[in-house]
Amino acid sequence: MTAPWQPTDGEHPRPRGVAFLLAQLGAHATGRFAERVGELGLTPPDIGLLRMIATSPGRSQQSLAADLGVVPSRVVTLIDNLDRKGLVERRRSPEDRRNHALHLTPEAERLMGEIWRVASAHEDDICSGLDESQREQLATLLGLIADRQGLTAGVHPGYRRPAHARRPDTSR
Amino acid sequence: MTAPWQPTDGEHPRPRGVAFLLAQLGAHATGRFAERVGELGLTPPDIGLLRMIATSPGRSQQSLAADLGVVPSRVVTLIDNLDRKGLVERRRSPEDRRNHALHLTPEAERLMGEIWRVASAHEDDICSGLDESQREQLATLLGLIADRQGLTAGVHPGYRRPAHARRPDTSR
DNA sequence: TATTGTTATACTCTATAACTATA
DNA sequence: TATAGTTATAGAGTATAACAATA
Repeated sequence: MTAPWQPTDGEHPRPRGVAFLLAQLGAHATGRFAERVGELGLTPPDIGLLRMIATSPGRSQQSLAADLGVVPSRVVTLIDNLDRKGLVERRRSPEDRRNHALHLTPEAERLMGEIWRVASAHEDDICSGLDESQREQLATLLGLIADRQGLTAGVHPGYRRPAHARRPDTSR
Repeated sequence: MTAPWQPTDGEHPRPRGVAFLLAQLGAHATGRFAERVGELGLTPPDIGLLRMIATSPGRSQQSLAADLGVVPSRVVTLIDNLDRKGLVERRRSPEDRRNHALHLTPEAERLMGEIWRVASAHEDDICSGLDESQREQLATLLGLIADRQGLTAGVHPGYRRPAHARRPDTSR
């Protein structure tokens, strides 16, 4: 009972192509990662922020917002969470007292080790069906696509407006 | 300035591994797809529902909810949208008048052709950096992971509770 | 009493806009 | 007047729970 628009469903037990598999696996990987870091009391966005601050301490919230492609007010919320948990400190910069220089607390520095362990376990879990050479092949192919699609290394588009946020025009 | 928890950032311009690339590309692919089908007045969830109904017409809302791993009340909303657009019909089943047998309207049948075209273009776009053999390789590798991770063919986990919906315990 | 679908409600995520302090 | 950050507010997406009709 193959509908005309369907690409010979019978021949392919898993009908959809690379794009669908990427979407499916991406959501799966994100969800599993969220579960794992959830045990540390963190969310995936938290991790990204911590990493960015660790990489260049003293950054302003505006600069984070710009790099992530989100609105500054969102960074306020995100940093508030980390601040409340005692993981990041907002230090008023003496030169320009308008902006907040962001720094990790000692506890956060310690946490980064945990996070790295969790991320490693996650990577191994996701790749568990593949041998070493397949793993490299895959990383290469994915890297090619990421470059071609113009994705910034290390910036998860999940920070930006999510997929179906914008309701399409209902007139059709 | 490589922090101790960082996997030699300098050596790898794109530091993260397969898991991160999957998450990143998955979100990207989903977003691009949403843009494309948005021009047809649809969202990615809509597409999935239409496909499931087209594949087995007469299904009940409960059965969809079960397959998608979502709560029945959500299917109500989703089907409401499609109903309002004149794409799906709820027919009271004569045997058990409690459930709604779902069917595509003729207009929806026609739309499926459009959708198929859009999905094809999307697939080509996502794979545009790869040659035919790389494309096959990639599909195979992704399929291996999907199987290993126990993902149901054709069911996007995005239907379920999204990544950071559940705020982790704030005590830590 | 159990099941299908629905409505009412609440919570989270996120953006927009108005506002404060500083420059 | 312009900029960094904040607060107030609103909208979309989704779950939970109470409810109606049917079995």
